Amino acid sequence: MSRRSGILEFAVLGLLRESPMHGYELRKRLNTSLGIFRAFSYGTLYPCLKTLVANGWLIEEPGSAPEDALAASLAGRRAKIVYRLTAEGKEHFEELLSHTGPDAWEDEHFAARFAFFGQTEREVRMRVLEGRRSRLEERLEKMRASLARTRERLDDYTLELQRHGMESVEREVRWLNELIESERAGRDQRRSGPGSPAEQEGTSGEADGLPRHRDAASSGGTPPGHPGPPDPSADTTK
Amino acid sequence: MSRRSGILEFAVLGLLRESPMHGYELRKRLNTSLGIFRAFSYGTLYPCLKTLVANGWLIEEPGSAPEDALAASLAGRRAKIVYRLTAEGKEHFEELLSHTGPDAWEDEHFAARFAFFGQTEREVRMRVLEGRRSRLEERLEKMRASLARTRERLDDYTLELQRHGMESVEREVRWLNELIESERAGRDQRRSGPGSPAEQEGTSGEADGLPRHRDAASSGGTPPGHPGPPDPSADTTK
DNA sequence: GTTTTCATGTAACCCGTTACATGATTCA
DNA sequence: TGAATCATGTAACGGGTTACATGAAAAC
Repeated sequence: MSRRSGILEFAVLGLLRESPMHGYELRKRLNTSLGIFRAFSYGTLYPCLKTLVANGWLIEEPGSAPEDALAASLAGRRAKIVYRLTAEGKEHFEELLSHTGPDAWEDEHFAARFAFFGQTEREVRMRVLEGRRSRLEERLEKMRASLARTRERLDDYTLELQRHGMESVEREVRWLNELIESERAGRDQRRSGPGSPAEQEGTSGEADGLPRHRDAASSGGTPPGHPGPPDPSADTTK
Repeated sequence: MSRRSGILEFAVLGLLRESPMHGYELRKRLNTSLGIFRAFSYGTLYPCLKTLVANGWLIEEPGSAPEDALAASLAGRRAKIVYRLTAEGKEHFEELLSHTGPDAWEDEHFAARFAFFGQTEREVRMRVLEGRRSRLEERLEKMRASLARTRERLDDYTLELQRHGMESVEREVRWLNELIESERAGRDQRRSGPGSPAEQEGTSGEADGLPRHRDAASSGGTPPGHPGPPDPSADTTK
């Protein structure tokens, strides 16, 4: 349950909502723009697209055959297939966007949800952020308890590992706190009455109330060469 | 490749090196002491134990039948099975401990390796830490590049997600730096000549040179109740 | 005395990757 | 013209979880 493939469907719909694309590019975007998800393989992506089409959420369109559009229409030429979101697809995606069930704040789900916050209503954003936070606090509580129980029996390295793990979670909680605060501030600023219209900011919209951080590309370039051994396993695609 | 189950085998051998245990307890330790790995199910653990036995690395011993040891020996009574590391098993584990191949610094592998640093030679520890660090720096480089390429096209939330992701990695790099520094300092302190004997500190040993952090259980107890919705999916076991 | 927790196991299933097959387009 | 990249697909395989079956010990 809580199928990982659900995340894929969601992300695909979300990306296609912005603009039609073919599978190959879709996959790239899945890794870069939404850098979070570790790459899905084509063996997963294409079948997924198929089912989305079968559900009527996407339609396949003949891709731009840039060189000779004529030849393309002749023999069973395999051309680019561009996927476009249908009206039902859009509707479905919007529904997914509004869900706030418990899985919305599981690690990978959460990242996917967050990536599309720009198209999510503020109220939903709040619920997801708060859900995630309480999920993490729960986890922290467990870690603390378990640590308290076993502390003396653990050697220094295990302890250090534990410590670092907890600190990571604490850090994410603080991050969420900032985000939640900003969301709240954003709402307060606008004094939105009960009937205020849902936001309508396109892709380029200024999502309100994000905490202003020092520039996204923080610390400077790589300080040249640690002696660390090179890692040949760089390429994901090949 | 880089099978996740390899991690299991490694961790099992490592835990059993400290003391014999039965499967059930083993699994608990896998989640708590080495809190890192997300739980393996019994469906994975028991078969794994079987193969380890088949390899001659473990032997099954009749568990302590505390109440009536007599009855146990009678009818095919299914008793606790305690697994104990054999000499070959120990040897094998020690060999695994000394490996420093590229997979030693993949996320989950690394955590497992680190968890047993107390039994790892300092030189190997260094190589693993440095390998991990360069792996992460590589990753950072990619993230920076991809971010630079797509920056303007991304909305604020996606950007924020990216930023937070990068910061997490940067944070781990800093952590590794501290650890490496400590390891180095530890070695320097001891002025170990070329022929210095391998360390021989038991489970309780003071692993040298860990950076001293404010107490492991950082920040205070849970500030009572955020309004966040409760999450019924707490229990892993059931 | 019945519910929980401890304890061991297996088989079916789900899901994603790997590896392969195929072909178009671009670049050297 | 041949290599690299773009592009779409599928079948087999691997590996881990879920769900189930079974039963002892402890707690209530």
